[in-house]
Amino acid sequence: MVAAKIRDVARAAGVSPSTVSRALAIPEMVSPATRERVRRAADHLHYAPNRAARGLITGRTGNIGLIVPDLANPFFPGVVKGVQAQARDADYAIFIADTDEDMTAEVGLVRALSKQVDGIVLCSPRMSEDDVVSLGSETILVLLNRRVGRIPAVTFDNADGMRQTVAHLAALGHRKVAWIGGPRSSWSNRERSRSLRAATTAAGLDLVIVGHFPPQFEGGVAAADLVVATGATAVVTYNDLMALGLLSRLRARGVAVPDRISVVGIDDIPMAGMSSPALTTVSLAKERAGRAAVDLLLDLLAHPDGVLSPRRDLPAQLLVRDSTGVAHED
Amino acid sequence: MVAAKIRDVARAAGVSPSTVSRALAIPEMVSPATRERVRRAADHLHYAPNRAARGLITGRTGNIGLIVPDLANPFFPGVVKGVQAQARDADYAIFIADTDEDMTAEVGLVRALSKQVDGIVLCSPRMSEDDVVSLGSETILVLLNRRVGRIPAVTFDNADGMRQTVAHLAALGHRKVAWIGGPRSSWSNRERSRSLRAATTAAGLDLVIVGHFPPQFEGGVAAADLVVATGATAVVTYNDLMALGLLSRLRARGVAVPDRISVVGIDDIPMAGMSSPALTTVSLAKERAGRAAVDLLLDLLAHPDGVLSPRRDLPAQLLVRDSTGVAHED
DNA sequence: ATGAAAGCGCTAACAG
DNA sequence: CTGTTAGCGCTTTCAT
Repeated sequence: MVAAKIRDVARAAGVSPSTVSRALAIPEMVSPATRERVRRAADHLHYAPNRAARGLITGRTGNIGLIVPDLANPFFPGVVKGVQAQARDADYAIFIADTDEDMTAEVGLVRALSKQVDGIVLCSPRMSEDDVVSLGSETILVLLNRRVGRIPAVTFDNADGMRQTVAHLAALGHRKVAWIGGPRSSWSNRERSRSLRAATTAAGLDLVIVGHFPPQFEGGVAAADLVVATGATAVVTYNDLMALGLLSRLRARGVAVPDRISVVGIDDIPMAGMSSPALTTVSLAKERAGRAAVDLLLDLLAHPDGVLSPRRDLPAQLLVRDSTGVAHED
Repeated sequence: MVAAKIRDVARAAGVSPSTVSRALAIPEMVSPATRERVRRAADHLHYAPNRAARGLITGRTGNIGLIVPDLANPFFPGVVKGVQAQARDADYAIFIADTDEDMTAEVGLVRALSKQVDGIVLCSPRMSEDDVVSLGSETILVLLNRRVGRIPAVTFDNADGMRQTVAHLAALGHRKVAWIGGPRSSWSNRERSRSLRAATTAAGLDLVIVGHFPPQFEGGVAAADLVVATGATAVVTYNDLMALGLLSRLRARGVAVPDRISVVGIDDIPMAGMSSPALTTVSLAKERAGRAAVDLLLDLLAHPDGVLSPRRDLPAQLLVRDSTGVAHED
């Protein structure tokens, strides 16, 4: 039994295809009686319009593209879930592409994808600004966790997160804070380290930058010994994965957390609550961000010349757990 | 500048649209000279065929659907990456849907998706067999990590994994092994516990089933105290997430791993290598599985009446790490 | 309020 | 080897 087409419904309801189309899409343009008849025939035949055919004429695909650098990074599943949920509610399907941090192919991939979707949620911390801008001019684009020019974007309030973090650490008596940076080229890394600097300065704390490391568990491991050497009593890392690596290496070295050093991560990935000590972290509203990005995109699609550069800045909330404690004088 | 259409290319190359179509799709059917001319015109105009339009006539969308229960489960990103990589190579795009373990909507979701794709890779450990079968009759389907009837499937060699595990534990002197089960309704849970039973029996070890727990970190935490009470010196868990939860709770209780109890997980998720002690686990070829699933799907599409029920069983390889050690006599 | 006709962009017969 | 014709399934003028 092959799928029913609009003609079949039309025949079954005794009307023309155009009427079926209208009855389903613009019900108020058709008399209640026929509307009912069509409706009944349609779902009797399990009719669902062929989206490709519709797209051909409307120019809309009903699809949204989502580009993420690495699905294995536990930060992204939350975002993806948000995107999916919201897209599904609006009856959009999502095309996903994991670029695998492969920057070379990324632009081409987005271009290819862009022909099959109405808009793209782009999460690419390291694509060059020029590339982002040029994509932005060809495609309806919403940036996630990054801002470039006036392109619509959803971001997190890093400044507030860092302010909360510093307030917390200062209240615990810490005077010297170390920062373990992520990739130099990452937008959010720049944001976060800048925000942390501002916050520590404002609070009169010392800040020591330990350097740039891969945004992975291993990056945190690699940074640990350097952190200890700085004499800082508190550390903030670019993300949770690194914080977990740091925790691991500190334990291996016998450096007690939080007794000797307090550790704060960013992201609030699921594992953060499961480590021991449980990781204090700046929790980002990942799912909300995904939903917000889709909302933005749909707005953009609905109002092609609406407000320029809509932006959403989502909350960052410090989640205090066992990895931070009162600073000890030595 | 709007995207070039086949007519534009035809005009630029001084040929008819059909010739362009052929030159690009079936080059050997067109004279080398025109072929070249068309090619040049095409990429001069950055021409790319509209896939929706093509699909309308060929009946192929060039898309593959991928259904996973929960992207946040670290097992899946590996699979997704494999699927993506292989799909991309074959110039297929992938539609992904995270069902969020929502079994009620799942079937409907798959049905909806199936109209926009040529085939579906379905990873749904708990959908009822009846539902799977009925989907299988409507859609080209490849099951991942599960077998139902004669539907094409990619699975892991659980039996071999459990055999290796038991051999390892027996060699370390363990005599009594505990099993922490996952969801009762999950296909792979049944497989794994059955395989473990067979392997322990064959090796003359005692097996004690601790029960069924959520396939999460929390499930492992919940099972820990029960495990200790059994007096088993080794534990195998349904998956790594549970093993990590178990490890965490055992440490909290002061039960040394691997000195008092050896722990073995299954999956080899990234965090497994990062815990301390590092988790011994049965590593599954996740990415290969994703690729194999796509291969199978493409085969099925190419040979609609090829071999019935092609199956792939991928290797499961025990990865010995610090969480297993010599059994101590008490 | 409804139907007829045209056409979205492409490919697949069918001629030549 | 190449062009002409027809039509995939749908929406949207344009009539009525």
